[in-house]
Amino acid sequence: MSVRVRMAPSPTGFLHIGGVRTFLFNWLFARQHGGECRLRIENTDTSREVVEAVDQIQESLRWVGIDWDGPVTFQLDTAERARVLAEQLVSEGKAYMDDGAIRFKQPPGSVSWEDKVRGRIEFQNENLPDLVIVRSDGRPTYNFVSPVDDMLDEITHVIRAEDHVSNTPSQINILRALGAEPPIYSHLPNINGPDGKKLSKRHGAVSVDVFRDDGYLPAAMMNFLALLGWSFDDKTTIMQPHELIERFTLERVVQSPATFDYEKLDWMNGMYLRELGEDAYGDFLVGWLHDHEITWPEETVRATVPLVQEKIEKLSAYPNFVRFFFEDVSPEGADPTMCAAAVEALTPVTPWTTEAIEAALRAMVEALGEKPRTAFAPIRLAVTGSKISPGLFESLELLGKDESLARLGAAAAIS
RNA sequence: GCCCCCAUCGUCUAGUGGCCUAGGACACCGGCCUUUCACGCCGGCGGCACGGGUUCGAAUCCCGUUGGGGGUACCA
Repeated sequence: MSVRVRMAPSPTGFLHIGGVRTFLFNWLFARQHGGECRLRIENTDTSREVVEAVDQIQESLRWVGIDWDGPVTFQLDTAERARVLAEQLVSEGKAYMDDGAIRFKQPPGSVSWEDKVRGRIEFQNENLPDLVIVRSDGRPTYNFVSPVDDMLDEITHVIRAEDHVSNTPSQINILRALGAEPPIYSHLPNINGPDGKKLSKRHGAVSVDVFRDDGYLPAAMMNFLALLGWSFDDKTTIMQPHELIERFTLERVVQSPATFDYEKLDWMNGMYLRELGEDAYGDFLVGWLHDHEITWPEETVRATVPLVQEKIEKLSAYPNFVRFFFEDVSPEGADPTMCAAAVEALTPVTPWTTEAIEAALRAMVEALGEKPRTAFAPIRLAVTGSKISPGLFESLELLGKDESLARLGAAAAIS
């Protein structure tokens, strides 16, 4: 029997980063086994549905690089079928009416299953409530439709988050009552925020879209998420999507919860950003700027790539880092004497290349008996408006001779 | 309260009875490189929650304690 898994988000809001991790593990597992990965929207509770969420979820998944097989299905579409099955259970004495609702009657004894990540888990049925499987208004509930869908869709492996552990015994009992064989279950550890508490809105970035907005690369995102609760060995950290697919196993998923480490994500994104080719980096950058409605000329933007690629960890740092190429700066605070000397040293430079600029400036420093560090600081400040910038000589070249001399001249004029 | 799960450096993790004086990565600290920042390189700090067992031998197995998490809805 080939593998078939499902990603089952509820459309109550934007896709949560923890949810993506869960779906990623489903996807990696399916892709590795050459199986199917379905996308099923669990919208049984219509009252909580957010209309845009369905599109948003798909877009977020696609952005990270997770795809699915077949059409997107909706749990609600199986509602009628589920209701009929519930009535069947009533007629068989396996469920009963209660205040207009249908409750599942838990069988005697105990239930257990061999969880692929947590080992054997057992529940005493007497501790399980007779849960409502069809509401008094006729709508079946999640805990009924979900296993029914798994049965109808012939799902072989259910890979979901830890908070479903307590639903599993009931779902197994329901499946058995229906005469179906339960799938193989795997319960993934939860992801916590930096404070050790469950990841939530107040931790800032929890929606996939926020990371996209901040300028993270999908591959970096996927790599980072894969390492939250799973590892390949004791050394490997950076893994491209195809490597993750090759290497992923449920057996190597850990059982303890993980804390989302934003700093490590930043580091990893920097790694991926630096490995990009110049054109690819430019494409990514141009797209990101477009999404953020920053209309700087593309040619110049692409020309800045070699100057910034080693410097920033995520694209959201880009605008402020290179703003001086596109907008005027204030010459405040730059030592006028040094700027005047720079004007003098740079005026005869032809052609205006990084190498020639560096040579002229270094000769100036030597003639002045200054240290490069102290001499270049005011020049950098005058030209870029900041103490921190891309390489000075490259920046001067890109800025152009006229503009560079104008800025240095303006700084020199302040006394 | 009851049910279930979890417990290795600050964080992500390796470790499945001897290979562990517990390895790697992020962060942090120090140094090198250096025009700032960053990258890179070198070095350092830092952990098996606690208590009992089992065993010749325990981070690894068992029990208890403590701590954390999840569930306990006519939510998903």
